[in-house]
Order: sequence, then structure tokens, then C-alpha cells
Amino acid sequence: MSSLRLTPPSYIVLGLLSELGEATPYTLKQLAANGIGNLWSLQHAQLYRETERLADAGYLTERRESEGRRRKLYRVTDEGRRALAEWLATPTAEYTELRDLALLKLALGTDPATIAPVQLELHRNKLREYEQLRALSGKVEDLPPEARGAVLALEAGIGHEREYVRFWSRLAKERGAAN
Amino acid sequence: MSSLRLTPPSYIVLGLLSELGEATPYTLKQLAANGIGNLWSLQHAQLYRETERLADAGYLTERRESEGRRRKLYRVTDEGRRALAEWLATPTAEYTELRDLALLKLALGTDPATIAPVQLELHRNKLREYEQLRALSGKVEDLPPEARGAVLALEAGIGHEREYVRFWSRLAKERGAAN
DNA sequence: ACCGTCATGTAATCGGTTACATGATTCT
DNA sequence: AGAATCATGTAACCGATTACATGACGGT
Repeated sequence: MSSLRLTPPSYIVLGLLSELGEATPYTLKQLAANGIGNLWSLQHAQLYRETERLADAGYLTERRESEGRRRKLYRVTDEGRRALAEWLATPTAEYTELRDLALLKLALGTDPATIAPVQLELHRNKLREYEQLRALSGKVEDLPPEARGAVLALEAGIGHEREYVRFWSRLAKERGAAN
Repeated sequence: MSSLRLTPPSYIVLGLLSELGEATPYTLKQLAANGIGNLWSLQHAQLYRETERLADAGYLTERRESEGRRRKLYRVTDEGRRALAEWLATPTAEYTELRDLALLKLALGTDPATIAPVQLELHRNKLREYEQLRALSGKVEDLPPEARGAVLALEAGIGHEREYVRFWSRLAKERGAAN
């Protein structure tokens, strides 16, 4: 019941759970690994802690199976739904840093030639993966409203991966030519 | 002397300090706020902790002013320099998630119309800021080698900001037209 | 029956953020 | 001299990752 701060992981849990209805932390983990995990991934341990935290605060209800594995099943309360909706309705004006390790190394003086090829391949693979994922959904307008956001976020990811590929292939080429 | 794990902030400290020679945590903070802070920012408190940690582990030496403010001045040791060089020479194959709050909201079902305008302005401003910064340095080839990495990282940032601007202006337009 | 993997959870550790506190300078 | 801001540092809290531990299930 205490007023705890809701963090991005909290909203991920609330968001996923309100679509699923009822689920165990482990189910959430599996679900998160696919879609939203590309944007913001979570360890399974964190999901156990987070669901517990949210349940303590009244945003989720906890139910324990009486037989078998006696797993814990969570469900979003009205309060949780309200908190999520409120957060979703508020625009963020916060700037998110890239915090990319390779760029950090670059900024601190690495020779681009040593990291560019690896990064290039990494982002090419990621781009391909995203594009394949994207191809599975059709046009955004044809999707049910609840599913649109995820696809849009995926499209953002594709754009950034393309940018990464452009960037690192430029560096790979320049150095390749210079040497 | 203990073997502690070196984190990205550790390398930022090592990197900045090895360029500066000797500095106080506060000086590092100021320096970091400008250049590298756009990529990976640090609180001042963290810099105090981190310098202390690194000094304990033997990567920095600590010297205290005898008069005046009795500030702590740090300097990179050979071991520190070695650790930094080793890290810089190792390519990373790790994928960095975007972890952008606005994209997260989008993925969880926000109406794009409510966040797109704010994000658009945010990223337009950031882009302008980066481009002005970029204009201060000339061509990359004319720079001293130590300074090139920072400019390249900045160029990466510009690319991503352009991508953000493209993305959010698309959403802003679509919705604007639909309504 | 046994082995490996998937599933489920807890505990300990640790980095990072927030909050607090105070000492110097500078400006009016 | 007093106010405001810059500079310097410490302490407490908290979220997140790592490590540990065990139970169920599927295949051979």
C-alpha cells in the first residue's frame, strides 16, 4: 500500500499484464523477451521482484495455485490500470542518452578500425531480425489499435539500426581504404 | 588493490583523467557534462565514488591539497592506463537497447498524438545543439587523433537525432492529418 | 530411473541516485 | 556584510544484476 516510485520496469509489467489478464512472472519474461525486450529488456529475477513490489503497493493482486507448482499468478487492479493509463497519457520531455558501449569506446579514443567491423555485423544482424519481425505484421492501419504501438516502436528500432549500419559501415570503409 | 569490476563510468573516469593529467572529481563532472555527457552522463556524486573506488583498486593515485580547500586530486596510474587501453582495444559485440521512455510508452499503447509533438521538439532541439557543436570542429582528418573519436561519436549522435526527428514528425503528421 | 532443460523462486551484492551538509567565491 | 551560487564531499537508500537453489517435466 505504500507509495512506491513506479519505474519503467513497473510500467512494462503493468502494460504486459493488463493485456494478458493473469500471468506468472515467468510468462511475462517470455513475452517481454520477444517484443518489448528489444527496447527494454528485463531479467527474470527482476520480474519476480517487481511483481511482488507492485502487489505490495496494491497495483496487482497475487494468487497462488493450490496444487502442482503452486505458482504465483498476478493480475492488474483498477489502481494499477489507472496508474498505467496516467503514465501513458503524460508526454515525456526527457532526453535519453544512447549509452552505447561501442560509441563510448570511440569517444574515448579507440581506433575505429578495431571495432567497426564487429559493430557493423552486429547491427546488420539486428536490422535483419527487426525487418523480419516487421514483415510479420501488415500495414499499421490494418492492425487492432492495441497492437499498433508495438509495431511503431519496432519501426523506430529499424530506423536506428539503419543509422547504425550507415555509421559503422562508413567507419569500416574509411579505415579499410586508409590501410 | 582488490579486483573490482570496471564499469562504463570507470572507463569514462579513466579516459577523461588520462587526458587531463590531474583533476578533481568536480572538474571531471564539468568536462563530462559537455562532451561525453550526451552519450553517457554521470552525477557528480558518482564521480566522487568512482574516483575513490578506482583509487582503492590502484588505478588512480589520490593527492590531497595541503592548503585551502584541501581538495582531492586524482591521477591515472600505469595500471589504470593499461586497463583503459585494454578495454579500448577490445571490440564489443553487445547490443545496446534504446531504452527510450517515449518509445516505451508508444509500445505500451499510448496515443502517438499525445507524445509526438513533445518528442519532436525535444529531438529537434537536440539535433540543432549537436549540429552547432559539430560545426565548431572542422573536418575529422584535420583534428589531432585524440580528438577524432569524440567528433565521430557526436556524428553518430547527430544521425540518431535525425532519425528521431524523422520518426516523430511522421507520427505527428499522420495524427495531425487524421484528426 | 535418470538426465537435462525449463520453470520458479530467494538472497546477497553492488552500482547509482537522491538527499543531506558544508565550505568557498562572487556579486550587490 | 549578506545573499546567492559554485564547489566539494558523505551517507542512505533503492533498484538491478548475479548467484544460488530447487522443483517439474520431457525424453531416452
